[in-house]
Amino acid sequence: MPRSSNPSAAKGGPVTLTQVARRAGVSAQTVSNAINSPDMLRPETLERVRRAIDEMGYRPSRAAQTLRTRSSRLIGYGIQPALSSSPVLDRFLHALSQAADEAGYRILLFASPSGGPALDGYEELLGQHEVDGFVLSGTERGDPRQAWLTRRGVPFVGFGRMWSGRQIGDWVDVDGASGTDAAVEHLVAQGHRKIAFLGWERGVSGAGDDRAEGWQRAMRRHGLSTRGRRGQSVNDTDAARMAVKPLLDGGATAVIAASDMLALGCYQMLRERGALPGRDVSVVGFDDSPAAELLSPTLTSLAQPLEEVGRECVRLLLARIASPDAPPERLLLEPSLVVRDSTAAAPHGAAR
Amino acid sequence: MPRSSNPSAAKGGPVTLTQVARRAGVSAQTVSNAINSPDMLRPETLERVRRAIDEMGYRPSRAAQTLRTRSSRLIGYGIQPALSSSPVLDRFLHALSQAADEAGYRILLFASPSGGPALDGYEELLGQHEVDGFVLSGTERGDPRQAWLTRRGVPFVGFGRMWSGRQIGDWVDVDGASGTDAAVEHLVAQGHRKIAFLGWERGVSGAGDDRAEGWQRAMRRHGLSTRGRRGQSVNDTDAARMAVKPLLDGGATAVIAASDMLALGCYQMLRERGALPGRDVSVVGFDDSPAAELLSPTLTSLAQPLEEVGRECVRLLLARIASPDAPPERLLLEPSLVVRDSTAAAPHGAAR
DNA sequence: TCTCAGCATTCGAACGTTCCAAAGACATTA
DNA sequence: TAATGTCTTTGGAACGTTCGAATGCTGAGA
Repeated sequence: MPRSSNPSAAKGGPVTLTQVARRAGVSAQTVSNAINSPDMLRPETLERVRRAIDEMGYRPSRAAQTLRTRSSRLIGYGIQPALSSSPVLDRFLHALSQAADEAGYRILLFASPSGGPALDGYEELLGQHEVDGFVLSGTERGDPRQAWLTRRGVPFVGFGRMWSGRQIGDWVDVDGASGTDAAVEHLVAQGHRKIAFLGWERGVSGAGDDRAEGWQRAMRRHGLSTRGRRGQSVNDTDAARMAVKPLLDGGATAVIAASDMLALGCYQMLRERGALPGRDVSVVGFDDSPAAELLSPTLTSLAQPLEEVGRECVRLLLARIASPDAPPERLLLEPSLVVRDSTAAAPHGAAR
Repeated sequence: MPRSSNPSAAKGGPVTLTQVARRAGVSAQTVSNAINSPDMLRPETLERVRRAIDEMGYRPSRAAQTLRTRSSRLIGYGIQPALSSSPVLDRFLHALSQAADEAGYRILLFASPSGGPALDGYEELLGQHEVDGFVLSGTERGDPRQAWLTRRGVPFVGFGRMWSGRQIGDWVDVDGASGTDAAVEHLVAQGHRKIAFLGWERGVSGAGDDRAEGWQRAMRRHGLSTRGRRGQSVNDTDAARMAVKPLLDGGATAVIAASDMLALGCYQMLRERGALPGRDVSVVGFDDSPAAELLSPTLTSLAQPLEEVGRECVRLLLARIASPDAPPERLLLEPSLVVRDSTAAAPHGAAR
């Protein structure tokens, strides 16, 4: 298959280092230096070279740079099959991309074929130092990718700690427990005492257990009972609707949900009973998905600091690339409580 | 900054073509041919080379290939600031990535800095044939990127037609009108006649007007009046709630919404009136977002064929790269109606 | 026997950059 | 004057691949 024609500015193909050098009356190496270590040049020469670069619209060829330096300045990101499709992922991806950009790196997508991450693909992707490192997300349980990357000596950073087994490598994660803890604080300050938690089934999701844990410890700290106040459901509004019923029957005046989706189920059950979120029962979600702001009443939710996560992932990865043998670094970032209309003072009679 | 150490299999750096050649007892060129045009080799030689490749775990260096062939086999994708954050985007991205993968291409993310797409970035990105082409999405109104790419002779394909001005370049889009038309057909078949449409304000979104248009033409075809049956709202459940009120007051037995978010607003208003979606009033959404399946009752919605869109984007782009001067190709794909519990036969008294 | 064609393979160069070692310019010192 | 050192610039090679042309080999036709 014939492939040609890559007009860059006008004609004759892309401008090269050598052409710029000729124009500026210096050697190619000097032009290279002008770009990579400007203080090596005499100011006068530097100026001349810079002008030539501008005039000719020169941009270095990434391919040649990669070939020579053995660094592609590319970061691989294993995009998941849209199964979990949390509203979090695309915001994270944007943040990640932006952070990488600022460091002069780019994100190379890598779709694991649906049906679990197949390693053959990674094999191929990394075949010949195509990316400098990897960002993994959604590394819930004994992810084979981590071990594989470690074995190959490929730098990587995970978004999400591993919940079981030995921790390997660097990661950045959001402290879910701290988030639900803060939610309890917020509710207690408004006079709530019977605060329920609506989460996923125990042991299914590390992040889910973590969020439950924060609620529990905060309740204990305030001397509040958690007995009969923990509901379990799959991530489905309908299941959540049913799961929240006994909690309300038990007199809960506030519900902290492990996701906005669960909170939505909670809304539905409240509506059915003619109760209004916020006024009658306070509700807190998790993730601050776009829907949170659009529901009525608007939903108080815990926002993950995705921009920061993205930035830190890039920072840790670059640090790892720079010094492969440094001790692993792990970061736990705080979610922030975005207070909206679904939380308010406890109804008067209920405080006790 | 010193950068080194890229252990591939074991030690001594990546395996090269030349090393494989030595092992197989042939020239480097022959190994290259074994990979790129196998039928040029004598079967016996081919076998020998292949074995050597496998044994040594050889993978060609993309950088060197790119440098030599002037093709990076990379496709740029301009990821949007998470403003609109339609639930569609990350599914599309996954489909796109997968389709590219199958064609031996990869997706390179490019985050436009928040606050509109800045072209300087593209300038830099394309600086030296870093990507072979571009996929643009969300090209609503006179997007400067299109003109820019055209001027530079960079192949690109849009996901989404341009709604105003002259059409340029290739694009793939989903036929929203056809979708809402099909929704009307579905509802009419179930005995509905007073079918309302809940959309965005006129002229704000091309896609929105398109969806309204399909409803209108199908209604006309069936001799049904659209007068007073069109509601307008911003994309917010609360606004949608209010906008759907007059439609229901007008006796509508079914509502087609321009997005699942609007449909959700519709659900809320129905609940407030003690009506049940599906049983009392049928509701159809658009986008088949994850939430559609999780609502209760589950929401009938129009699913965009994102996998197909992704595949076609890649196909069109590769065709454009292969022959830059071929006439532009444009594709309109049909959304499919996913029927769930929110649509059912019209209540008895209401028909007519 | 020689030529010619067809096939399989090889040789040398090139893609555009950066690394390394060395050379040139100039001032300082002995 | 020559030796020394510092600062700036240069030449040659190399990164790993593919292109284009050339080579050697085989058998058919004259």
